Amino acid sequence: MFSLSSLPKRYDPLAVEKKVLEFWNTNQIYEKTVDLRKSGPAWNFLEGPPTTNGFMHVGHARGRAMKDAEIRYQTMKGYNVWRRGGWDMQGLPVELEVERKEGIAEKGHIESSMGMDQFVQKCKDLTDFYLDRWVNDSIRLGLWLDYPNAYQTRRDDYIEHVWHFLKLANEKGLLGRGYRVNPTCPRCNTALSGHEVSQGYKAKVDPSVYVKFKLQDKENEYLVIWTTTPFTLISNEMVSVHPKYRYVKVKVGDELWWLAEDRVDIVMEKVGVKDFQVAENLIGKKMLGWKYVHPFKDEVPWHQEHDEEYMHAIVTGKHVTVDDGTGLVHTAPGFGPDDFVVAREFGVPVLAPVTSDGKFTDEVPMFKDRYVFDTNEDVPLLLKKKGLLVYEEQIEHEYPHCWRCDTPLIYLADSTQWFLKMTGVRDKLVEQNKAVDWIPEWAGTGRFGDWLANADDWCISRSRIWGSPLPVWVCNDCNAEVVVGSRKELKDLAIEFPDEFEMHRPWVDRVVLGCKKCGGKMHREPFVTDCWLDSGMAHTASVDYLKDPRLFESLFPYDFITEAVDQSRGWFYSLLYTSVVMHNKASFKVCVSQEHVLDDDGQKMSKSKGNVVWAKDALETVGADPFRVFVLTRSASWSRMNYDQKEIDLVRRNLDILWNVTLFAETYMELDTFQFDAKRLKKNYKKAELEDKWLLSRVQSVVGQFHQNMEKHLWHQAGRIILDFITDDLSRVYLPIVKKRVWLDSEDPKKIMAYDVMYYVLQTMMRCLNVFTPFLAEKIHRDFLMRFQKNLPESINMTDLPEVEKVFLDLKKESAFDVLQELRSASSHARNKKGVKLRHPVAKITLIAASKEIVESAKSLKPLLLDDLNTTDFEVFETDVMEGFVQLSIKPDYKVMGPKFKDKMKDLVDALQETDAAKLRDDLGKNGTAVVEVGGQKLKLELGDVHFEETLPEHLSHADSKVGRVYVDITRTRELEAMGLVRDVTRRVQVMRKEIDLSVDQSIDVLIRFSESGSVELAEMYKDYLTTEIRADSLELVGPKSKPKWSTYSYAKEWDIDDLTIKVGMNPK
RNA sequence: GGGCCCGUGGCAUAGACUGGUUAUUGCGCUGCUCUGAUAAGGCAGAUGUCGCGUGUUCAAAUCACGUCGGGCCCA
Repeated sequence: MFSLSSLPKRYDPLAVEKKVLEFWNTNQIYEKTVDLRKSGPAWNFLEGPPTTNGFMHVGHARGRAMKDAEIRYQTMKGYNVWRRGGWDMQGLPVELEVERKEGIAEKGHIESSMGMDQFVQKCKDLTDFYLDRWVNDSIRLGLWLDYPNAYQTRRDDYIEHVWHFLKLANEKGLLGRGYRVNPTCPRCNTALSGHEVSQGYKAKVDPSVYVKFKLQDKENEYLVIWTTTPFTLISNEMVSVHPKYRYVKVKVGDELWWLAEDRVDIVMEKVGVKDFQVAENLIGKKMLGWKYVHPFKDEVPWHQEHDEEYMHAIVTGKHVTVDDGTGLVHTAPGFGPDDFVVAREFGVPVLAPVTSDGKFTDEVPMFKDRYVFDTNEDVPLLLKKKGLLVYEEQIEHEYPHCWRCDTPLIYLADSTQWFLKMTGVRDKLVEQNKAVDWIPEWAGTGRFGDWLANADDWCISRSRIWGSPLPVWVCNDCNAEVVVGSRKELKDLAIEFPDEFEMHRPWVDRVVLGCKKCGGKMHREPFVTDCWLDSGMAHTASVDYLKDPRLFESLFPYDFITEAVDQSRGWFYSLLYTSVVMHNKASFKVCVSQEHVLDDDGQKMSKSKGNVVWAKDALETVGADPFRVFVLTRSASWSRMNYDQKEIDLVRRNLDILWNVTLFAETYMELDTFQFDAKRLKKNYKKAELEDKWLLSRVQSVVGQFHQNMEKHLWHQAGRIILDFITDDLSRVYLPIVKKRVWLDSEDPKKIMAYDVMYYVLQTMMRCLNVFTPFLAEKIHRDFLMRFQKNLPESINMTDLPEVEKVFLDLKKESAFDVLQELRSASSHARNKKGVKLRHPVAKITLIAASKEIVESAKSLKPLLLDDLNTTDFEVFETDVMEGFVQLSIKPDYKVMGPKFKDKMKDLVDALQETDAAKLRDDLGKNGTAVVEVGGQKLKLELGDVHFEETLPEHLSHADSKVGRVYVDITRTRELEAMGLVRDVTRRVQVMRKEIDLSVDQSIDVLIRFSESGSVELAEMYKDYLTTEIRADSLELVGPKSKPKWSTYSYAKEWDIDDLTIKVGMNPK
């Protein structure tokens, strides 16, 4: 435990965080906060389980910072927050990494090289390794989840819920076999996932063939199609055209050929036909249903056996392009995903006469057992014999290859896959999705909702090893199927059960069931399930529903989830599907969608580019708090963000300012052994200074806005509001004003009030800020807040979030201070123009206010203004008071005039430039209207159509502001000169005090020699002031002739003040 | 190929749903200035065809359509 001590001079996030982590750990602070809120109302978070392969990168960390912000917020609002962690531990990426590490080149080799049980053990070891890192990084980030009880999708208890669900889905008729076209490696004999395919694109030389299909019932009329995989022509079933493109019939010799209008010239040139005429031209959709004769009808019995409406016919599809080929697309549903979709749409059965090792089956007698790519040469030859080959060439193109063994892939329909169907649940999914509060709204209604309404059946089977086993057993004899819903059920049905058992391959494969129908033996379908199904069951499986549903019932549906956009089709969908099927309800009430974190260049982070920033590195470089503030406030959760450390350094400055503000307060509170007293603050509120009341009110407004934004999960807004308040209102406005008050005598109520206000404000802000910077907040709670107030809880996380205290609200004062800000800027500007330093007082500042309210505000600020603007007098006037000696100019109000004058505006504005402004204002003032002539036309202006601006004589310096025009009277008097000089001198002495590291209340003896004797006289005028300001016990001011013994001073230094030179000597007492 | 999001000075951003006077803020640059919390702050100046094009309108960063570029998801 770190002790109550004063803060270091510099904010060092890494040091602070290390200490705070230690403190949390040794004092079990997390556990205490959970205990503290046990009796509070429930608020339930469902953790989307990170995949435990690979390390956490800054994108993950951003999402996790969001989770923590939300959870901390709800906790400090008094909710009993459910926040069990979770890990998604199965799936292909884990297998792939193990294969890589173990040097397994083909999936088929897993068995032979180490055995499946060894392989599974390696998968477990690998996920254990990553899980450890993820937990460490999460803790380092400050994410307070329940890690010891985190759910793991690989555990038998968890997998059992997946089985339970699949059995239920089967009973509802939602589980079934179906087709799926997979990219398949014939050598590895396995289907590949999309991201495996994308790793293996490379150049391949293939035949490029143009083939004619004879139209049925027409003489010499043909469709011309193109393909680079001739072997798939055997399995051709349809020809696709684009419904909206135009197609033409061209006469070539005696024949009529159909192809896309846009491709005619290119194809004809290639084929070498110079002489052709266009005989007909029509739009694609008109060709729908035209029948043709399959080129291999005689050789393939299947083509003789089928004649469905769209079999061997033209169909329409939007996947058709005219970028290459003929615009008529050869469609073989067994060999292409698009083709497959078209087949389903038009009700055409699928012919897939190729085995997963790439050989033709006996459905194609002429090629039986031949490797498909080997027939690529035979097919064109056969076509040539039939007179159907139009043209053949070789081309090189990008073609997917197996990333493991380099074999070209085949897209292959596989009829053995298992699906969860959409039929019958789609409407319910759409309806339940509408009940979810999506942030931003369009993420749920647009992106997700549209997709949901059109989603295909969900293929859940994977030909892999490390996953939840598909709980389907099939009878060897009668093909009866049984879907097993639990381990107990499995044991009851088993006739062979291994001694060693877990719900993973290979153990589960060894279970043999007895067939109830025929008494035969049943073996398991060798699939595992899609790991999205695992994580999708989290709503139920994470709380072990099957063992005891009570906990589940108290949590469901969960209040809140948040993940990145790519989870729309992943986790968001699988959560929704499984919970609607199982519980008739969406499992989450609120879903915040996050965008991704890109690199500093706006490029996607990827291992291959080497631009990934790992969370661990980021946290150890910049610190968790600056990191969190950056990722939480930089952009809205749904906006993508570039990760740039330079930008984090900028955000971090805000935290430096907060640290310095606290340091300031600490310095003086400590000197005066201050103790905060909330009752005293309230009691003395009425007597408080303007700036106190203003700041106290600002705090209320800020707290109000903070809550409003947090309730809407707009963390970026909430965070910016707090930080802006700290840097702008507290540090830049309030602190400079109260600085003088901290120098007052120790018991002065004005000083006590300033302390009470500062303490109150810091305490309030730190509690809000804890959501974003839990380490810094804890540090300041313990090392500052706890020192100046007794009986605080040991952790800021055990305090409640502040609510708006209406007694302190004073909106009038808040808007009055906006005027102060404007006056500061404008008078600085006006001074700057004439080169008058801020340190030098001016005779008078005048505001010509833009409105009555501003006059009121400015007047109410007057006690503050003289000091703040460093002026001896301040006046405020309303516009019309200055009438006699102003120059007027006319400013049209476009917003008001635009709708009235419309297209005459331009001329009217021009005309107004020429108009006598004073007269116009008089007219408007008297009659409420005035007439302006524009191009011979008389236009009627009304009061409010135009505004007037005024200028004062040049001897004053002026500047414009939002509240009106500000004039600074820069007339120099002897008094003003003197004061200016003394302040210049004060400033130098203060710098010297600091240079020799004197404590603020250390007294000194001082001698100052001026290079001008006149300056001595001036300085004498304010000697008392100077003495107090520099904490001098004795002060001697001497002229140029004096020759002090500088060696008797412990510190002496010469300064230039414009043309004057002074030398200061000082001795600490 | 389809869907969704984004494009604003050298860099990073606000504003867009609800059109309106001089487009916000930060970094960086230049000059001035302030400071016994501050490695911070203030004032001013230079830097912009608000990706491009067309349309709607008296008026477009904002609305519509198209297009180019980036990102994500799906095929």
